[in-house]
Amino acid sequence: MKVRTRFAPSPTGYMHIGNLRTALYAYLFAKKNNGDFILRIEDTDRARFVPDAVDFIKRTLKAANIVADEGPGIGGAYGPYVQSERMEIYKKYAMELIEKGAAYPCFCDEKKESAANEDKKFGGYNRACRDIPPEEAKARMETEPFVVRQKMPLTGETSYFDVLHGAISFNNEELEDQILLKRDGMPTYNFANVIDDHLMEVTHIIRGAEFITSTPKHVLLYEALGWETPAFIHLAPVMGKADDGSVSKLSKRHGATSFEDLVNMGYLPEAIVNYVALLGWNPKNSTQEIFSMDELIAEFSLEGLSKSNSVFDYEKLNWMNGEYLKAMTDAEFSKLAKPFAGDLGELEDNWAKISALLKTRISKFNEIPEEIAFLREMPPFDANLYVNKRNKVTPDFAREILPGAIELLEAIPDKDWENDKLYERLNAFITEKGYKKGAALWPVRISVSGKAATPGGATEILSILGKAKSLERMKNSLENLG
RNA sequence: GGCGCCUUCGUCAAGUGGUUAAGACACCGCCCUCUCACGGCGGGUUCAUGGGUUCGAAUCCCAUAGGCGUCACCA
Repeated sequence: MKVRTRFAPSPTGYMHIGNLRTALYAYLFAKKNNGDFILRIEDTDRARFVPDAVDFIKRTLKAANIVADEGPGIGGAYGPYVQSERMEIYKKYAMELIEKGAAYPCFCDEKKESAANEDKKFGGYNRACRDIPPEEAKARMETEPFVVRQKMPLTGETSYFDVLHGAISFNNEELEDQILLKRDGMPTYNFANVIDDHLMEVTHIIRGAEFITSTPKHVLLYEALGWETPAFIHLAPVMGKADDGSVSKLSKRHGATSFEDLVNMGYLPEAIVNYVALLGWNPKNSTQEIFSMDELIAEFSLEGLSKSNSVFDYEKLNWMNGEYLKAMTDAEFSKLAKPFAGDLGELEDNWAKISALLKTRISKFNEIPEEIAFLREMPPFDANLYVNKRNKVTPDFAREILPGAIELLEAIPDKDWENDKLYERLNAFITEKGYKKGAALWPVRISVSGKAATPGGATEILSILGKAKSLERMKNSLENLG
Protein backbone atom coordinates (compact mmCIF):
# COMPACT_ATOMS: atom_id res chain seq x y z
CA MET A 1 0.00 0.00 0.00
CA LYS A 2 1.27 3.40 -0.92
CA VAL A 3 2.20 5.58 2.02
CA ARG A 4 0.13 8.75 2.20
CA THR A 5 0.53 11.43 4.85
CA ARG A 6 -1.07 14.79 5.22
CA PHE A 7 -0.58 18.15 6.85
CA ALA A 8 -3.93 19.57 7.88
CA PRO A 9 -3.63 23.06 9.31
CA SER A 10 -6.48 25.37 10.06
CA PRO A 11 -6.06 28.67 8.25
CA THR A 12 -5.00 31.08 10.97
CA GLY A 13 -2.45 33.04 8.97
CA TYR A 14 0.39 31.92 11.15
CA MET A 15 2.79 28.99 10.90
CA HIS A 16 3.96 28.04 14.33
CA ILE A 17 7.33 26.34 14.39
CA GLY A 18 5.73 23.25 15.93
CA ASN A 19 3.30 23.02 13.03
CA LEU A 20 6.11 23.42 10.59
CA ARG A 21 7.88 20.50 12.21
CA THR A 22 4.75 18.38 12.01
CA ALA A 23 4.44 19.17 8.32
CA LEU A 24 8.12 18.41 7.81
CA TYR A 25 7.96 15.00 9.46
CA ALA A 26 4.83 14.05 7.53
CA TYR A 27 6.53 15.15 4.34
CA LEU A 28 9.80 13.39 5.11
CA PHE A 29 8.07 10.17 6.00
CA ALA A 30 6.01 10.18 2.82
CA LYS A 31 8.99 10.95 0.61
CA LYS A 32 11.22 8.47 2.35
CA ASN A 33 8.67 5.80 1.47
CA ASN A 34 7.98 7.02 -2.04
CA GLY A 35 4.56 8.09 -0.91
CA ASP A 36 2.34 11.13 -1.26
CA PHE A 37 2.15 14.17 0.94
CA ILE A 38 -1.17 15.97 1.03
CA LEU A 39 -2.06 19.46 2.12
CA ARG A 40 -5.58 19.79 3.46
CA ILE A 41 -7.12 22.92 4.87
CA GLU A 42 -9.31 22.46 7.92
CA ASP A 43 -11.43 25.57 7.83
CA THR A 44 -14.53 24.34 9.58
CA ASP A 45 -14.48 27.06 12.18
CA ARG A 46 -16.10 30.03 10.51
CA ALA A 47 -15.41 32.32 13.43
CA ARG A 48 -11.68 31.88 13.18
CA PHE A 49 -11.40 32.04 9.44
CA VAL A 50 -8.62 34.32 8.22
CA PRO A 51 -8.73 35.49 4.61
CA ASP A 52 -5.65 34.67 2.53
CA ALA A 53 -4.48 32.23 5.16
CA VAL A 54 -4.44 29.43 2.62
CA ASP A 55 -2.06 31.38 0.43
CA PHE A 56 0.04 32.11 3.44
CA ILE A 57 0.32 28.44 4.30
CA LYS A 58 1.25 27.56 0.76
CA ARG A 59 3.88 30.26 0.60
CA THR A 60 5.35 29.13 3.89
CA LEU A 61 5.59 25.51 2.82
CA LYS A 62 7.17 26.60 -0.40
CA ALA A 63 9.75 28.69 1.40
CA ALA A 64 10.51 25.72 3.62
CA ASN A 65 10.84 23.54 0.54
CA ILE A 66 8.10 21.20 1.67
CA VAL A 67 6.27 20.23 -1.47
CA ALA A 68 2.75 18.84 -1.42
CA ASP A 69 1.69 16.33 -4.04
CA GLU A 70 -1.96 17.13 -3.57
CA GLY A 71 -3.81 20.05 -2.13
CA PRO A 72 -5.81 23.18 -2.86
CA GLY A 73 -4.58 24.77 -6.07
CA ILE A 74 -2.31 21.80 -6.65
CA GLY A 75 -4.91 19.26 -7.61
CA GLY A 76 -5.14 15.54 -6.94
CA ALA A 77 -7.63 12.74 -7.23
CA TYR A 78 -9.07 13.11 -3.75
CA GLY A 79 -10.25 16.70 -3.72
CA PRO A 80 -11.54 19.10 -2.85
CA TYR A 81 -8.82 19.66 -0.26
CA VAL A 82 -10.55 22.43 1.62
CA GLN A 83 -13.04 21.15 4.16
CA SER A 84 -15.56 23.93 3.72
CA GLU A 85 -15.98 22.65 0.18
CA ARG A 86 -16.77 19.16 1.36
CA MET A 87 -19.93 19.83 3.35
CA GLU A 88 -22.09 17.45 1.35
CA ILE A 89 -19.71 14.62 2.01
CA TYR A 90 -19.80 15.06 5.77
CA LYS A 91 -23.53 15.42 5.73
CA LYS A 92 -23.90 12.20 3.82
CA TYR A 93 -21.88 10.22 6.34
CA ALA A 94 -23.65 11.85 9.24
CA MET A 95 -26.96 10.73 7.79
CA GLU A 96 -25.59 7.27 7.28
CA LEU A 97 -24.67 7.07 10.95
CA ILE A 98 -28.09 8.28 11.96
CA GLU A 99 -29.70 5.59 9.82
CA LYS A 100 -27.50 3.01 11.47
CA GLY A 101 -28.51 4.28 14.86
CA ALA A 102 -24.89 5.15 15.66
CA ALA A 103 -25.60 8.87 15.79
CA TYR A 104 -28.58 11.10 16.43
CA PRO A 105 -29.68 14.67 15.93
CA CYS A 106 -30.17 16.95 18.90
CA PHE A 107 -32.78 19.64 18.70
CA CYS A 108 -32.14 21.18 22.07
CA ASP A 109 -31.46 24.92 21.98
CA GLU A 110 -27.96 26.21 22.31
CA LYS A 111 -28.37 27.88 25.67
CA LYS A 112 -29.70 24.83 27.33
CA GLU A 113 -26.91 22.76 25.91
CA SER A 114 -24.15 24.96 27.05
CA ALA A 115 -25.59 25.22 30.53
CA ALA A 116 -23.74 23.17 33.09
CA ASN A 117 -25.26 19.83 33.76
CA GLU A 118 -24.20 16.89 35.81
CA ASP A 119 -24.92 14.50 32.98
CA LYS A 120 -21.77 15.36 31.06
CA LYS A 121 -21.95 12.29 28.96
CA PHE A 122 -24.72 13.82 26.96
CA GLY A 123 -23.22 17.21 26.63
CA GLY A 124 -25.24 18.74 29.42
CA TYR A 125 -28.79 18.18 28.25
CA ASN A 126 -31.33 15.42 28.26
CA ARG A 127 -30.33 12.02 27.06
CA ALA A 128 -33.72 11.40 25.57
CA CYS A 129 -32.51 12.66 22.19
CA ARG A 130 -30.37 9.55 22.05
CA ASP A 131 -33.35 7.35 21.54
CA ILE A 132 -35.18 9.38 18.96
CA PRO A 133 -36.44 7.12 16.15
CA PRO A 134 -34.58 7.75 12.86
CA GLU A 135 -37.81 8.54 11.03
CA GLU A 136 -38.91 11.19 13.47
CA ALA A 137 -35.39 12.56 13.53
CA LYS A 138 -35.29 13.00 9.79
CA ALA A 139 -38.61 14.73 9.72
CA ARG A 140 -37.70 17.23 12.41
CA MET A 141 -34.34 17.90 10.79
CA GLU A 142 -36.23 19.47 7.91
CA THR A 143 -37.54 22.27 10.03
CA GLU A 144 -35.61 22.55 13.27
CA PRO A 145 -32.00 23.51 13.96
CA PHE A 146 -29.90 20.64 15.26
CA VAL A 147 -26.49 19.21 15.90
CA VAL A 148 -25.56 15.60 15.23
CA ARG A 149 -24.00 13.58 18.00
CA GLN A 150 -22.40 10.18 17.95
CA LYS A 151 -23.52 7.62 20.54
CA MET A 152 -20.49 6.72 22.56
CA PRO A 153 -20.33 3.43 24.45
CA LEU A 154 -21.22 3.77 28.12
CA THR A 155 -18.80 1.15 29.35
CA GLY A 156 -15.63 -0.61 28.40
CA GLU A 157 -12.56 0.98 26.92
CA THR A 158 -11.26 2.09 23.58
CA SER A 159 -7.66 1.58 22.69
CA TYR A 160 -5.41 2.15 19.78
CA PHE A 161 -1.82 1.65 18.84
CA ASP A 162 0.42 4.63 18.47
CA VAL A 163 3.57 3.93 16.49
CA LEU A 164 5.57 6.13 18.83
CA HIS A 165 3.91 5.42 22.16
CA GLY A 166 2.59 1.90 21.78
CA ALA A 167 -0.83 0.89 23.07
CA ILE A 168 -2.93 3.64 24.60
CA SER A 169 -6.35 3.08 26.07
CA PHE A 170 -9.11 5.18 27.58
CA ASN A 171 -12.24 4.41 29.53
CA ASN A 172 -15.31 5.02 27.45
CA GLU A 173 -17.01 6.67 30.40
CA GLU A 174 -14.77 9.65 29.79
CA LEU A 175 -16.16 10.20 26.37
CA GLU A 176 -19.23 12.32 25.92
CA ASP A 177 -21.46 11.89 22.91
CA GLN A 178 -19.34 13.86 20.52
CA ILE A 179 -20.72 16.35 18.10
CA LEU A 180 -20.26 15.43 14.47
CA LEU A 181 -22.13 18.21 12.76
CA LYS A 182 -22.40 21.65 14.28
CA ARG A 183 -25.48 23.82 14.29
CA ASP A 184 -24.21 25.71 11.27
CA GLY A 185 -23.93 22.48 9.34
CA MET A 186 -20.13 22.41 9.51
CA PRO A 187 -18.48 19.22 10.72
CA THR A 188 -16.35 19.27 13.83
CA TYR A 189 -12.64 18.61 13.56
CA ASN A 190 -13.06 15.13 14.98
CA PHE A 191 -15.60 14.17 12.37
CA ALA A 192 -14.20 15.83 9.25
CA ASN A 193 -10.76 14.57 10.10
CA VAL A 194 -11.81 10.95 10.14
CA ILE A 195 -13.91 11.21 7.01
CA ASP A 196 -11.19 12.96 5.05
CA ASP A 197 -8.32 10.82 6.21
CA HIS A 198 -10.24 7.77 5.15
CA LEU A 199 -11.47 9.15 1.84
CA MET A 200 -8.06 10.55 1.00
CA GLU A 201 -6.53 7.18 1.86
CA VAL A 202 -4.15 8.58 4.41
CA THR A 203 -2.10 5.73 5.82
CA HIS A 204 -0.17 7.51 8.56
CA ILE A 205 -1.52 10.31 10.67
CA ILE A 206 1.37 12.38 11.96
CA ARG A 207 0.17 15.14 14.24
CA GLY A 208 0.75 16.83 17.58
CA ALA A 209 0.42 15.11 20.95
CA GLU A 210 -2.54 17.32 21.82
CA PHE A 211 -4.60 14.83 19.82
CA ILE A 212 -3.68 11.80 21.88
CA THR A 213 -6.75 12.15 24.04
CA SER A 214 -9.15 12.76 21.18
CA THR A 215 -7.93 9.83 19.16
CA PRO A 216 -10.25 7.31 20.88
CA LYS A 217 -13.11 9.41 19.56
CA HIS A 218 -11.71 9.05 16.09
CA VAL A 219 -11.22 5.34 16.54
CA LEU A 220 -14.85 4.93 17.57
CA LEU A 221 -15.86 6.79 14.46
CA TYR A 222 -13.76 4.57 12.21
CA GLU A 223 -15.45 1.60 13.86
CA ALA A 224 -18.95 3.02 13.46
CA LEU A 225 -18.26 3.64 9.80
CA GLY A 226 -16.75 0.21 9.37
CA TRP A 227 -13.41 1.61 8.28
CA GLU A 228 -9.92 0.53 9.04
CA THR A 229 -7.86 2.88 11.20
CA PRO A 230 -4.67 4.39 9.84
CA ALA A 231 -1.41 4.37 11.81
CA PHE A 232 -1.16 7.09 14.43
CA ILE A 233 2.00 8.97 15.30
CA HIS A 234 1.64 11.63 17.96
CA LEU A 235 4.55 14.03 18.17
CA ALA A 236 5.82 15.50 21.43
CA PRO A 237 5.42 19.27 21.61
CA VAL A 238 8.05 21.94 21.11
CA MET A 239 8.57 24.03 24.22
CA GLY A 240 10.09 27.43 24.81
CA LYS A 241 12.31 28.61 27.63
CA ALA A 242 11.45 31.82 29.45
CA ASP A 243 14.00 34.22 30.90
CA ASP A 244 13.48 32.81 34.37
CA GLY A 245 14.44 29.39 33.08
CA SER A 246 10.94 27.97 33.18
CA VAL A 247 9.77 25.88 30.30
CA SER A 248 6.34 25.98 28.69
CA LYS A 249 4.76 25.45 25.33
CA LEU A 250 6.52 27.65 22.79
CA SER A 251 4.65 30.92 22.50
CA LYS A 252 5.06 34.62 21.83
CA ARG A 253 6.65 35.28 25.18
CA HIS A 254 9.60 33.20 24.07
CA GLY A 255 10.25 35.50 21.14
CA ALA A 256 9.73 34.60 17.53
CA THR A 257 7.73 31.43 17.16
CA SER A 258 6.66 31.38 13.57
CA PHE A 259 8.61 30.41 10.53
CA GLU A 260 7.97 33.83 9.09
CA ASP A 261 9.26 35.63 12.19
CA LEU A 262 12.46 33.64 12.02
CA VAL A 263 12.97 34.37 8.34
CA ASN A 264 12.39 38.05 9.00
CA MET A 265 15.07 37.95 11.66
CA GLY A 266 17.48 36.74 9.07
CA TYR A 267 17.55 33.01 9.57
CA LEU A 268 17.77 30.97 6.39
CA PRO A 269 14.78 28.75 5.60
CA GLU A 270 17.10 25.78 5.05
CA ALA A 271 18.71 26.28 8.43
CA ILE A 272 15.38 26.62 10.19
CA VAL A 273 14.13 23.44 8.59
CA ASN A 274 17.35 21.65 9.45
CA TYR A 275 17.22 22.77 13.06
CA VAL A 276 13.56 22.00 13.49
CA ALA A 277 14.05 18.54 11.98
CA LEU A 278 16.50 17.77 14.77
CA LEU A 279 14.16 19.02 17.47
CA GLY A 280 12.50 15.76 18.30
CA TRP A 281 14.18 13.54 15.77
CA ASN A 282 17.68 12.27 15.24
CA PRO A 283 19.27 10.01 12.68
CA LYS A 284 20.16 6.64 14.11
CA ASN A 285 23.74 5.51 13.64
CA SER A 286 25.06 8.92 12.81
CA THR A 287 26.09 12.13 14.51
CA GLN A 288 25.53 14.23 11.43
CA GLU A 289 23.71 17.48 12.11
CA ILE A 290 23.78 19.46 8.91
CA PHE A 291 21.25 18.02 6.52
CA SER A 292 19.92 19.10 3.17
CA MET A 293 16.27 18.27 2.51
CA ASP A 294 17.30 15.32 0.35
CA GLU A 295 19.52 14.00 3.10
CA LEU A 296 16.71 14.35 5.61
CA ILE A 297 14.44 12.36 3.35
CA ALA A 298 17.07 9.68 2.95
CA GLU A 299 17.73 9.44 6.69
CA PHE A 300 14.26 9.90 8.12
CA SER A 301 12.65 7.14 10.11
CA LEU A 302 9.95 6.98 12.74
CA GLU A 303 12.34 5.18 15.11
CA GLY A 304 14.36 8.35 15.44
CA LEU A 305 11.44 10.34 16.83
CA SER A 306 11.60 11.41 20.43
CA LYS A 307 8.74 10.82 22.84
CA SER A 308 9.54 13.64 25.18
CA ASN A 309 9.10 17.40 24.80
CA SER A 310 11.94 19.36 23.35
CA VAL A 311 12.97 22.90 24.08
CA PHE A 312 13.55 25.32 21.25
CA ASP A 313 17.07 26.67 21.63
CA TYR A 314 17.96 29.85 19.80
CA GLU A 315 21.64 29.34 20.58
CA LYS A 316 21.76 26.17 18.62
CA LEU A 317 19.70 27.63 15.81
CA ASN A 318 22.19 30.49 15.69
CA TRP A 319 25.04 28.08 15.38
CA MET A 320 23.33 26.09 12.68
CA ASN A 321 22.38 29.18 10.72
CA GLY A 322 25.99 30.29 10.98
CA GLU A 323 27.10 26.99 9.51
CA TYR A 324 24.86 27.58 6.51
CA LEU A 325 26.15 31.12 6.17
CA LYS A 326 29.76 29.99 6.21
CA ALA A 327 29.05 27.33 3.63
CA MET A 328 27.88 29.97 1.16
CA THR A 329 30.07 31.58 -1.42
CA ASP A 330 30.83 35.25 -0.76
CA ALA A 331 28.62 36.17 -3.69
CA GLU A 332 25.61 34.24 -2.38
CA PHE A 333 26.05 35.63 1.08
CA SER A 334 26.42 39.14 -0.20
CA LYS A 335 23.22 38.93 -2.18
CA LEU A 336 21.06 37.45 0.57
CA ALA A 337 22.48 39.68 3.27
CA LYS A 338 22.05 42.91 1.36
CA PRO A 339 18.40 43.60 2.26
CA PHE A 340 19.37 43.58 5.92
CA ALA A 341 22.17 46.09 5.56
CA GLY A 342 19.94 49.14 5.30
CA ASP A 343 21.00 52.31 3.55
CA LEU A 344 24.72 52.12 2.97
CA GLY A 345 25.20 55.54 1.44
CA GLU A 346 28.76 56.00 0.21
CA LEU A 347 29.62 52.49 1.34
CA GLU A 348 27.27 50.99 -1.22
CA ASP A 349 30.07 50.23 -3.69
CA ASN A 350 32.03 48.43 -1.01
CA TRP A 351 29.26 46.07 -0.01
CA ALA A 352 31.03 43.04 -1.48
CA LYS A 353 34.06 43.70 0.71
CA ILE A 354 31.97 44.40 3.77
CA SER A 355 29.80 41.36 3.41
CA ALA A 356 32.81 39.12 2.98
CA LEU A 357 34.01 40.26 6.39
CA LEU A 358 30.60 39.69 7.90
CA LYS A 359 30.16 36.11 6.78
CA THR A 360 32.00 34.37 9.59
CA ARG A 361 30.98 36.94 12.17
CA ILE A 362 27.23 36.84 12.29
CA SER A 363 24.82 34.04 13.02
CA LYS A 364 21.83 35.69 11.37
CA PHE A 365 21.27 38.62 9.07
CA ASN A 366 19.61 40.99 11.50
CA GLU A 367 22.93 41.38 13.31
CA ILE A 368 24.34 43.23 10.33
CA PRO A 369 23.24 46.82 11.01
CA GLU A 370 24.87 46.85 14.40
CA GLU A 371 28.00 45.18 13.09
CA ILE A 372 28.58 47.81 10.46
CA ALA A 373 27.26 50.89 12.24
CA PHE A 374 30.80 52.10 12.90
CA LEU A 375 31.45 52.25 9.18
CA ARG A 376 28.63 54.70 8.66
CA GLU A 377 29.51 56.85 11.59
CA MET A 378 32.52 57.02 13.86
CA PRO A 379 31.39 56.17 17.36
CA PRO A 380 32.70 58.31 20.22
CA PHE A 381 35.18 56.43 22.34
CA ASP A 382 37.40 56.76 25.36
CA ALA A 383 41.21 56.73 25.27
CA ASN A 384 41.12 53.57 27.34
CA LEU A 385 40.02 51.75 24.24
CA TYR A 386 43.63 51.94 23.10
CA VAL A 387 44.62 49.72 25.96
CA ASN A 388 45.34 46.18 24.92
CA LYS A 389 46.93 44.00 27.52
CA ARG A 390 48.03 41.13 25.39
CA ASN A 391 49.96 43.33 22.99
CA LYS A 392 50.93 45.78 25.71
CA VAL A 393 49.28 48.68 23.95
CA THR A 394 48.56 51.92 25.83
CA PRO A 395 47.20 55.35 24.87
CA ASP A 396 50.77 56.61 25.02
CA PHE A 397 51.83 54.08 22.46
CA ALA A 398 48.95 55.21 20.28
CA ARG A 399 50.21 58.80 20.51
CA GLU A 400 53.60 57.57 19.48
CA ILE A 401 52.66 55.48 16.49
CA LEU A 402 49.64 57.26 15.01
CA PRO A 403 51.43 60.34 13.58
CA GLY A 404 53.89 58.17 11.65
CA ALA A 405 51.12 55.92 10.40
CA ILE A 406 49.10 58.90 9.23
CA GLU A 407 52.06 60.30 7.42
CA LEU A 408 52.72 57.00 5.72
CA LEU A 409 49.11 56.50 4.67
CA GLU A 410 48.84 60.01 3.38
CA ALA A 411 51.62 59.22 0.92
CA ILE A 412 49.80 56.26 -0.55
CA PRO A 413 48.09 57.12 -3.84
CA ASP A 414 44.37 56.46 -4.23
CA LYS A 415 44.94 53.72 -6.76
CA ASP A 416 46.96 51.73 -4.25
CA TRP A 417 44.41 52.15 -1.50
CA GLU A 418 43.40 48.54 -1.17
CA ASN A 419 43.85 45.93 1.50
CA ASP A 420 46.89 44.02 0.28
CA LYS A 421 48.91 47.09 -0.53
CA LEU A 422 47.93 48.87 2.65
CA TYR A 423 48.93 45.83 4.65
CA GLU A 424 52.23 45.58 2.83
CA ARG A 425 53.13 49.26 3.40
CA LEU A 426 52.05 49.32 6.99
CA ASN A 427 53.92 46.13 7.64
CA ALA A 428 57.11 47.49 6.19
CA PHE A 429 56.74 50.56 8.35
CA ILE A 430 56.19 48.45 11.44
CA THR A 431 59.20 46.29 10.75
CA GLU A 432 61.39 49.27 10.08
CA LYS A 433 60.41 50.87 13.37
CA GLY A 434 60.84 47.63 15.23
CA TYR A 435 57.25 47.40 16.44
CA LYS A 436 55.28 44.25 16.92
CA LYS A 437 52.62 43.84 14.28
CA GLY A 438 49.74 43.12 16.61
CA ALA A 439 50.69 46.00 18.83
CA ALA A 440 51.13 48.51 16.04
CA LEU A 441 47.99 47.71 14.14
CA TRP A 442 45.78 47.86 17.21
CA PRO A 443 45.83 51.66 17.63
CA VAL A 444 45.36 52.10 13.90
CA ARG A 445 42.23 50.01 13.93
CA ILE A 446 40.89 51.70 17.05
CA SER A 447 41.54 55.16 15.68
CA VAL A 448 39.60 54.40 12.56
CA SER A 449 36.77 52.33 14.02
CA GLY A 450 36.26 53.40 17.60
CA LYS A 451 35.45 49.83 18.54
CA ALA A 452 37.30 47.17 20.47
CA ALA A 453 36.05 44.45 18.14
CA THR A 454 35.24 44.91 14.50
CA PRO A 455 34.59 42.80 11.47
CA GLY A 456 37.84 43.05 9.61
CA GLY A 457 41.31 44.17 10.70
CA ALA A 458 42.90 47.59 10.48
CA THR A 459 43.82 47.50 6.84
CA GLU A 460 40.52 45.99 5.76
CA ILE A 461 38.66 48.80 7.45
CA LEU A 462 40.97 51.39 5.92
CA SER A 463 40.34 49.98 2.50
CA ILE A 464 36.57 50.02 2.95
CA LEU A 465 36.47 53.52 4.38
CA GLY A 466 38.67 54.95 1.64
CA LYS A 467 41.62 57.27 1.99
CA ALA A 468 39.89 60.53 2.74
CA LYS A 469 37.57 59.22 5.39
CA SER A 470 40.20 57.03 6.99
CA LEU A 471 42.67 59.85 7.40
CA GLU A 472 40.02 62.20 8.65
CA ARG A 473 39.06 59.68 11.33
CA MET A 474 42.67 59.00 12.31
CA LYS A 475 43.50 62.66 12.65
CA ASN A 476 40.44 63.32 14.74
CA SER A 477 41.21 60.38 16.96
CA LEU A 478 44.78 61.52 17.42
CA GLU A 479 43.60 64.99 18.25
CA ASN A 480 41.16 63.63 20.83
CA LEU A 481 44.01 61.76 22.44
CA GLY A 482 45.52 65.13 23.34
C1' G B 1 -9.39 17.80 39.85
C1' G B 2 -10.28 13.14 36.42
C1' C B 3 -7.88 10.91 32.43
C1' G B 4 -3.53 10.46 29.28
C1' C B 5 1.59 11.15 27.69
C1' C B 6 6.57 12.08 29.20
C1' U B 7 11.37 12.14 32.49
C1' U B 8 19.91 10.78 30.36
C1' C B 9 24.56 17.13 30.88
C1' G B 10 21.71 24.16 31.14
C1' U B 11 19.67 22.68 25.84
C1' C B 12 19.28 18.97 21.50
C1' A B 13 20.45 13.90 22.27
C1' A B 14 22.98 8.47 21.53
C1' G B 15 22.13 4.39 24.54
C1' U B 16 17.09 -1.20 24.77
C1' G B 17 20.96 -5.70 31.33
C1' G B 18 27.78 -5.66 31.59
C1' U B 19 30.07 1.25 27.74
C1' U B 20 35.71 5.03 30.61
C1' A B 21 27.30 6.94 29.70
C1' A B 22 28.65 8.94 22.38
C1' G B 23 28.13 13.45 19.64
C1' A B 24 26.36 18.69 19.11
C1' C B 25 25.07 23.82 21.07
C1' A B 26 26.46 26.91 25.05
C1' C B 27 30.58 27.60 28.65
C1' C B 28 36.06 27.52 30.05
C1' G B 29 41.39 27.05 28.61
C1' C B 30 45.30 26.78 24.89
C1' C B 31 46.95 27.41 19.70
C1' C B 32 46.33 30.30 15.18
C1' U B 33 45.76 35.54 14.46
C1' C B 34 46.19 43.02 11.98
C1' U B 35 40.95 43.20 17.01
C1' C B 36 36.77 40.02 16.94
C1' A B 37 35.23 35.94 14.42
C1' C B 38 36.58 31.51 11.61
C1' G B 39 39.64 27.13 12.19
C1' G B 40 42.49 23.49 15.37
C1' C B 41 43.31 21.07 20.19
C1' G B 42 41.74 20.12 25.16
C1' G B 43 38.31 20.50 29.61
C1' G B 44 34.17 20.43 33.28
C1' U B 45 28.95 19.21 33.93
C1' U B 46 24.03 14.15 33.07
C1' C B 47 20.97 8.87 34.05
C1' A B 48 14.32 12.98 38.82
C1' U B 49 13.68 10.26 43.74
C1' G B 50 12.62 5.78 46.51
C1' G B 51 11.87 0.71 46.44
C1' G B 52 12.37 -3.89 44.04
C1' U B 53 14.07 -7.96 40.08
C1' U B 54 19.22 -9.48 38.86
C1' C B 55 25.85 -11.78 39.90
C1' G B 56 25.16 -6.99 37.48
C1' A B 57 20.34 -1.63 35.87
C1' A B 58 20.33 4.71 32.58
C1' U B 59 18.26 0.22 30.44
C1' C B 60 13.02 -4.43 33.35
C1' C B 61 8.85 -3.79 37.38
C1' C B 62 6.29 -0.74 41.17
C1' A B 63 5.59 3.77 43.76
C1' U B 64 6.45 8.99 44.43
C1' A B 65 7.58 13.63 42.44
C1' G B 66 7.80 16.93 38.46
C1' G B 67 6.70 18.57 33.42
C1' C B 68 3.28 18.60 29.47
C1' G B 69 -1.41 17.61 27.25
C1' U B 70 -6.72 16.97 27.40
C1' C B 71 -11.56 17.27 29.34
C1' A B 72 -15.57 22.84 23.32
C1' C B 73 -21.11 23.38 18.37
C1' C B 74 -11.47 25.12 18.46
C1' A B 75 -8.48 22.55 15.83
